[in-house]
Amino acid sequence: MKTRHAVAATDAANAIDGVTLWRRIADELEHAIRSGGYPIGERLPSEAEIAVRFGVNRHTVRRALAELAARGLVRAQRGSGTYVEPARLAYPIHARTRFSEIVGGAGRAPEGRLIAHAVEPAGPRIAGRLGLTPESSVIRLNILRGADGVPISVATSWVSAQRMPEADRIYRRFRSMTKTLAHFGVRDYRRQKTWIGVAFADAVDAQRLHLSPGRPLLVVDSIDVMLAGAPILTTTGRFAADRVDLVVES
Amino acid sequence: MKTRHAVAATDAANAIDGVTLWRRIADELEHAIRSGGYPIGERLPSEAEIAVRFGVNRHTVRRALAELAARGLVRAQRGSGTYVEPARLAYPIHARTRFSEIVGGAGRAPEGRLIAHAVEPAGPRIAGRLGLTPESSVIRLNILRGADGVPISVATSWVSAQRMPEADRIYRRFRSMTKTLAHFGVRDYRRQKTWIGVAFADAVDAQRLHLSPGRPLLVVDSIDVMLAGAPILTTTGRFAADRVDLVVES
DNA sequence: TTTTATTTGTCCGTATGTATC
DNA sequence: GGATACATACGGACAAATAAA
Repeated sequence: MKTRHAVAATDAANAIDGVTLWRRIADELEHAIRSGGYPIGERLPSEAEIAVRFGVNRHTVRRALAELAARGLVRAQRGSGTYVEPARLAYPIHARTRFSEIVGGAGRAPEGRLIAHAVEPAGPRIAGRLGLTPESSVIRLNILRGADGVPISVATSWVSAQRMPEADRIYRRFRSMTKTLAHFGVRDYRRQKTWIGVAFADAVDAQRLHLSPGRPLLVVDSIDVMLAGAPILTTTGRFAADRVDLVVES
Repeated sequence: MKTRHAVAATDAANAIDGVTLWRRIADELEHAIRSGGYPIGERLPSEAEIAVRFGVNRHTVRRALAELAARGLVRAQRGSGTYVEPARLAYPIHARTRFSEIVGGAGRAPEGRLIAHAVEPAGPRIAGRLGLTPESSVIRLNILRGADGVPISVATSWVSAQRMPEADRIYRRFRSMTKTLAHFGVRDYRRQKTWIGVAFADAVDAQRLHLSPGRPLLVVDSIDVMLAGAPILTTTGRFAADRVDLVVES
């Protein structure tokens, strides 16, 4: 036992070129995947198998797979296996950003599903964005969006409850934000401002977006205004960074 | 021993509200940090201490700290300790995006340091962006940018070697891309297109940006054109996502 | 300058839970 | 239900970097 540990420790120290075991394994697996050894959607060998193949402990393989998952290359599914993830898709951000137009224009089928909604007080943050008082009522719409059946983003949108009563019912009917706004007489609107940051998927995000928890998300906060400049809609979107690139044209 | 393991396993199963031990510890630590228990720059207790405090194994604490590091809240420094990281800064992206103006406008001191440069063939990607032939020579400039001594991004820029001979020398003199372009007669230019994605810091990024490897980066690819529309500069920037938010105004 | 203690990083091993097929 | 596979947690040992003595 003592000697076994000593040998293991020496292995760790003698990492080739000063690169640790788990990192070398991660790199080898990445190369195997990128060179087409495991096509998109393919299941990798089990952790135990990989461990035997490289002659290491299963935990070392787990560390390597965690790295690949962190790079967005694979996705572990408990009880089933570890699968190769597909590549990304461009998502333009400009004055006329409309989800359905973007996805449709890329030749894919857009989907929008209202997964939750509520009437609530605006609060300081939302009120500031929509130009309301913090006490005024807003309708919150939680929308899951996808393309060709693959979830792309979870978005939380807020609109004035007074300006757009029962916006949830209307959205559920049209399944489009543009049409919902049009129903309330907003013939056109434009994106005024967008904030972009990075966050990581929690358990809820992961379940909804069909991601592993901890995967990176592009957090896109935005304000849309009517042509006259009055704010009409504000949204916080969480995009699966593995599946989209944002594109800004000036 | 047997019973100890059994107890541990039961703990895992009986995770309060179905939340695992390491996640609860991560949440508690996050709350402690956000509520000011550990100010920015402060060192957290050692892993061993935290383990004793929560009555868990050190590995469980490590899993929790890895989570906090992944959220950008702390940074581990081997041999020293785990430290609380500072918050983010806004970085606008628009037609007139200029690093020095942005940072200066925020009341902070901009820095730009040329850390490497080379003359190389454009290749298909860069040639496509700059409107050159793949065989033409370009000058690559690797620039580390920061504000008030804190590194913000590492950028790799390419310009035509024919249009801007010895651009590296000129940049090193002015320490500003705008002034370098002006030196070659480019009186004004604008951002044409920007792609935004997420990547993770490798060892080199980490060292240059003073980050932990694996931290998220906002990858910002861009093309700048002269007023007439001819491309003059293309750049791939890697921004420490923990330190910046990108802002797009339409 | 050298030594020593501290702290994080890597790796092995074991046991058990839990989801999936 | 059983077999398989990933997830969590425990324990131990040593390496490597840092900081203090």
